[in-house]
Amino acid sequence: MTSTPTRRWQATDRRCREILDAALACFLERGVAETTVEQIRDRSGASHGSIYHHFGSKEEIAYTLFAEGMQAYQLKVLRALERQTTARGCVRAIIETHLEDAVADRALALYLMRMGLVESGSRMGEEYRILSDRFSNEVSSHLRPYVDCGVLVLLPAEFYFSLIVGPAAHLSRRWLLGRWKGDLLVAAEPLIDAAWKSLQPISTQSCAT
Amino acid sequence: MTSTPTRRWQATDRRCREILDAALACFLERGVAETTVEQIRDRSGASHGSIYHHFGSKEEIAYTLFAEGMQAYQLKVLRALERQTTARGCVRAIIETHLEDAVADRALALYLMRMGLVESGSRMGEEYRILSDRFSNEVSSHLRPYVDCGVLVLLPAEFYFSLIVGPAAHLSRRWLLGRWKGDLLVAAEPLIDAAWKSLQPISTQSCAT
Amino acid sequence: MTSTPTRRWQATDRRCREILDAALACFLERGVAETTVEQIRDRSGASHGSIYHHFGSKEEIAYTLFAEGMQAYQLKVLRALERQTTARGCVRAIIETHLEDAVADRALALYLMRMGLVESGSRMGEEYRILSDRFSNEVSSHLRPYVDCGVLVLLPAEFYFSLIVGPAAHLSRRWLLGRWKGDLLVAAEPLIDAAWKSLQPISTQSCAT
Amino acid sequence: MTSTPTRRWQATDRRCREILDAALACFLERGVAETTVEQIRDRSGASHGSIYHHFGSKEEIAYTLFAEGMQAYQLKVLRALERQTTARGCVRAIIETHLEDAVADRALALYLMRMGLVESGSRMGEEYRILSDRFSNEVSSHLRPYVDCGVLVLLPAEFYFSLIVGPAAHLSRRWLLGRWKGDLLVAAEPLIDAAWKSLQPISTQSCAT
DNA sequence: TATGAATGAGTCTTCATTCAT
DNA sequence: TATGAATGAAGACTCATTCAT
Repeated sequence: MTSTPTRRWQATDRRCREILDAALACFLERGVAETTVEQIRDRSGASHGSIYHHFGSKEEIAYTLFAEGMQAYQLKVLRALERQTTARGCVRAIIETHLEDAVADRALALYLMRMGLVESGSRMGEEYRILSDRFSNEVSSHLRPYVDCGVLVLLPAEFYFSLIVGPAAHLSRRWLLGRWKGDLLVAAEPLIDAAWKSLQPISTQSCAT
Repeated sequence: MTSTPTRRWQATDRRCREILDAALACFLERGVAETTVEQIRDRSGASHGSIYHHFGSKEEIAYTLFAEGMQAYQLKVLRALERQTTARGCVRAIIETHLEDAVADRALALYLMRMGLVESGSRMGEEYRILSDRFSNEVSSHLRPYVDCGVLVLLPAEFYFSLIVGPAAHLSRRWLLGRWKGDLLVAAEPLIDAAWKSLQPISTQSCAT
Repeated sequence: MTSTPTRRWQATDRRCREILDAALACFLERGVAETTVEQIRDRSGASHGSIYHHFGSKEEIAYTLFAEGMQAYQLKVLRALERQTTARGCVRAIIETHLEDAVADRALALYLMRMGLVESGSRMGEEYRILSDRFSNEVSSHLRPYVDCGVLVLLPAEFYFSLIVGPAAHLSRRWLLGRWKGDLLVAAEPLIDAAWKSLQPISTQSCAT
Repeated sequence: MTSTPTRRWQATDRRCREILDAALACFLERGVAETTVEQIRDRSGASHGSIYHHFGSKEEIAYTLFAEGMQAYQLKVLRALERQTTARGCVRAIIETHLEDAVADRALALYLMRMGLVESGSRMGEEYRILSDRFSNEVSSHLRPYVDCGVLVLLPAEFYFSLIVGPAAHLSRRWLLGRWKGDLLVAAEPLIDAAWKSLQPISTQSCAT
């Protein structure tokens, strides 16, 4: 879809996959900067030089992992959105996909969550900005029809995604960090319900402030 | 309130403040691990040895910055909550404080947001867990009366904070990263309104899924 | 003539030549130690393994290049000397050949000049010592008759070559390094003339020191 | 006189000198590229980090050694030339200084000889070009009066230095490399005599070629 | 012969930390 | 308290060389 650093390694496959998996595990345990290439080597079984043969640097591994994962996540959300025909279906698609994604590959989800906050000056930050902007636009275009016909409240475009995914992201963040031990998939319904209510055009505000 | 690493430096004041400020700026530009003590030295004007006199290590600086900032944030939220007498007032207090805090010290808010995701095994992660758990409980206890009397929807306790602060956190996160250029304080009203609606006990669900 | 590392590669020809040429270019740009086999590979088009098939190591390439070039140079000088029947002819032969050699293959001449200074402990240094000693002797034996009959000044044997080729070598060294932009072949006459004068038996010294 | 990288280390003195001396010894034994910082460390007694505290890199050490030595050499030649009042005195000054310099610090002379041939693209090559050009001009200006009044043969300016120092350089190069075991200082007289003869305006050419 | 993925020893360099002044 | 030279452990990365295909 874009520059897709993905392609580079899919050719030599096996080894690259082993290195990426080992790296992900290390990165989560210690953080990228604190992880040494030697640790990745020990965990992956690949030799020192082999790692550098496939990826030019530790940063490249971190970057590949991020770009690959982020693209997969966004693709899942967009695919799910495409199958929807109602506003509530869209809300459900976004929230469910977000939660399912966290549960399906907790390690990767945790990694993506952390890397999404890196310095915007870095290569990863830059890549994220690009992916993120395009993603936002595509999500917006799925919701706009419902706003136009009055089914959803009218707000600045940037608010929709925050309102829908914000609570789910907050909860899954606590889950990923091990601070909430509940069942994320069970949480889907109340989160969908809440998000849906928050998007209603008729203010239900019943007491002034 | 707790172990308060705060006290250590407030005595020698000036120098410590300069070091902390310089460190914060460096940490945001490059990340903690990528920041060298020399960079903090250059930026703060303090000598190499002086830094080690006040803080035993680079990690200690990072930790002090985090604990100090996180405590201040939570204190602000709790103080604001204490002044409230209505459910909506509580929702407003949480959201407004969150947004105001980001705007008031963008650098610190960015730093806290990032450090809130560090490995739970680290000292900072552990401290955060403790602060976080206590904070959650205190916030919950402020909202419980309104749930009990039916003003707010009944949900598992952990959901309330995610529902209220989730969208605001998501939007301010985009703002802090420079990905959304709008006015965060102006965003307060729609966010409060949406959060309030999402907490209504009567389901406004109007179309099935 | 001696161990002649030359023969090894002249069999497989083409590929070897490409590798040697590419290596020479790299060595001149960066120096032998700073040149990587990969750079030679890229430049020659040969594969990594192919290079090691033909030459056992990077050093072997450097050595082959040196021995091959040095032998060719000395052979040219000796052949030219053999054709001479006068003292001045010998002087001319040595100087002209030296200059022509530099002009004919500037890259190789530059390489030989540099490698002629390597540590005497190295293989190349040792090879050079052997080639050099034999060469000196052969040159001396060509000039001795003219010294014996009084046409040339009587000096310790080692001085003749330095007196004849020294100025030409100094000038061509500057030319090879790009520090003198003149025409090296045009410089032959004044250099021959000067060398010839310096070898005259009757001191032309006209003022005391 | 120029940028003089010299000044940097003369402050901290002792340690720097030890490092430079150790490095010079290593560089001569193995070459700059083949010398490891660890070898310099072992030989100098300085710690690994201390070396990098004073010189930012191995290259910087090599460069400092070169610039310092080359400037000292040129200064000696120019000082000697300034004391001369005759053409032959100038010839003697150049040759004697050259030979004395080699004998006085054989290691440094060997190093300068080698480094004078490095790639012109390198920092050292560039520095050498600058030093060298200025030196050539100053030497030329000392000789010009004697050419103008007919005491010395008229030649393109670039030739004088090559004619005078060429033979001495060639012989001292053989001596430095251990290929000639004679006494370099004793060789001064015949070399001066020969150079002087080669510069005579009246051609002593007695037989055609 | 040719290829290029894999190897792993070896290097430069960085940087947190110490300590004498 | 302040300073900054010195330390040395540790890490990223390179690269000559090998070897299965």
